[in-house]
Amino acid sequence: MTIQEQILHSISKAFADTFDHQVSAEDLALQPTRKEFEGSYTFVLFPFLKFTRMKPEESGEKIGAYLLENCEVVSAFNVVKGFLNISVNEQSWLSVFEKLYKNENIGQLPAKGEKVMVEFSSPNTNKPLHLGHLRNNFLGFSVAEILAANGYEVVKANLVNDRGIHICKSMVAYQHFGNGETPESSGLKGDHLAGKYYVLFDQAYKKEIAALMAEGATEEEAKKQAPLILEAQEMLRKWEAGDEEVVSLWKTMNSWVYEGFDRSYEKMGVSFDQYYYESDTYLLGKDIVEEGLEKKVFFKKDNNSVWADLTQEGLDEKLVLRGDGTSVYITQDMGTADLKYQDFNISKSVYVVGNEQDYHFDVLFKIMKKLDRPYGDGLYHLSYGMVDLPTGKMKSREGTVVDADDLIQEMIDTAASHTKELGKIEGFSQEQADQLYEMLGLGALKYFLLKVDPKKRMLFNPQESIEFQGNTGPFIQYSHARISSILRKANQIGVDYSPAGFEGLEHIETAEQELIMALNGFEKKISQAGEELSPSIIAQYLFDLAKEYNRFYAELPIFSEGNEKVRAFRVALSSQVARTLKAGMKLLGIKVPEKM
RNA sequence: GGUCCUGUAGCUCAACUGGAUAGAGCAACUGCCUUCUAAGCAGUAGGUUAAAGGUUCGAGUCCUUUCAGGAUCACCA
Repeated sequence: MTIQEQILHSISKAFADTFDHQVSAEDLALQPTRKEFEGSYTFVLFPFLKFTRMKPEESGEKIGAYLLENCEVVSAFNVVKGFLNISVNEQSWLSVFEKLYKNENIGQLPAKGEKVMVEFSSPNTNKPLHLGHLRNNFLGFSVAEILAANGYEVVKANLVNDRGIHICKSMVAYQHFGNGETPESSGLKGDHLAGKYYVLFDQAYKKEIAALMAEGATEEEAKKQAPLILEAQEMLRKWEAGDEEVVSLWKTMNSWVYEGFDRSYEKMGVSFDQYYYESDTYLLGKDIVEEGLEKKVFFKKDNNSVWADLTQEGLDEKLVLRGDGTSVYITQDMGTADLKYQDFNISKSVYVVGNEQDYHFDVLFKIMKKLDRPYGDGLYHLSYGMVDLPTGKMKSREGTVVDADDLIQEMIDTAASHTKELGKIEGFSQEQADQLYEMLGLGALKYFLLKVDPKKRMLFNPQESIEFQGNTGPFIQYSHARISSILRKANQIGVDYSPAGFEGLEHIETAEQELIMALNGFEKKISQAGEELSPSIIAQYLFDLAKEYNRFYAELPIFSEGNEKVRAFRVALSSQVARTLKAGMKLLGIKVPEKM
């Protein structure tokens, strides 16, 4: 039983014994005592006054006295208004620490025996990744790590949008303007090469529109009649018909793009267990339309188009198959949902997709539930807000995007110059230094994007946004490096900081007790982050822990401490903080250095 | 217009899911390196939680309305 559970059980008994009121410990809750008051945990009395039939102060005194008498972990209490503040004795904190310290699998909750899929990244193959994709990728990767820590077996999936009109646009432009250019001949990364032609297409297309409008066409007409768009549409038809020349170009250009993506993913530190390609899945789902018709979940209109009626669920009617029998986006998504289930027998499925598709997923999930899919209740759209620039929204076609590769390199460069400025790389080989810069630059970037609640949109100012001080990745990395340095010294001078080294310790300081409390909260934060699919909970926790540690570090001596047990304990405490920081940062996909 | 999301210090974000005097970081100002890494620590200042009502012992949190920003509502993907 944890300390909190012990206290709650005693409170439950106190209600029964002194007030003749039955309330189970599970229905009671403690909160951490605010800093300005004495105590570790606080019990709020207000909700129970109707049972105690006493003033809050008196009720608190009664319960407090009972705890002092009957609960061995409680050492003192005080009552302020309706709040019962409870102090826990030092030995109990020490045993909490020892238990944490002996746990080899820090931050790993017991296996749940369930599989969950996290789909993220899901890029289009007509252009390189940008800042928005970074938020998506970091979120998805982190959520997968968090779910794994919660005991799920996790499958990370990438559903690549490798077909469609947008890819044809890049291909058409390449045919016109490419002159046989390749990544090798141009020195461009494959995805950037494809993106170049996507932009070229848009520019040429716009010229055609302008020309047609000068001849008297309306904008709408011009957009439909421009030769380039007709060409792209024709190419899409040929692709679907399996035209050899088109398919060959498509394969070539996509292979360039994949090569480019692989390099980006590697740099970003993300990876996948399963790739799905829309060119394989875009025809799926038609059988589900049939099934839905039979089950009367869908209905047919006069022109043969098939619809889902979701008006009962507060949504509209939604088209699931065109009158000519061809698919729409959601047809394919229904099919893919089944495919994922067949492939992995997953009980949960998380889609990391931007909030512009909230409605789409609302509809999709409601349909799958109406179709009685066994995984229906486990479908979850992890919707995240867009990343805006000071200049407004990013638009790939117009080239007003922050490119992912560029941004990462910029971060690493900034980390390098900052580190050199601080003169912190004495004794580093060039390779070690480069590794450190990468760790810090990526750490800063990932932390910046993950510390915010996913559903909030965020502003990214390239000049100002990423800091290395305060609530940042490097601050936490720094805290870890600091502790590593202490551990190196402890090992060097032979401090025994195993549990035996501080056995029988009699007293701990407030700063130490608070650190133990913070360490003790890690698992709860992991399960909370898992339930809410929110890495920001972990980020916030790590910052608080690092901050708490740095306070301890400044206040209390370690190696100049005369008492051997106290010294061993402080090293052990430091070591446990380092392990926790490292494990927590791993959940964010961020590495921590031994030195910086 | 319908639906959904967001609104907290100058800026970026918290607030343990309804609890105490709303907390951190950045920016500003003051201190602290001869001692374990100053990418740190301590402190000062900064607030009508967009606005107004309501619910109750108690509201940033729940309800209603209004305002502001964003997204979405195609036989597009």
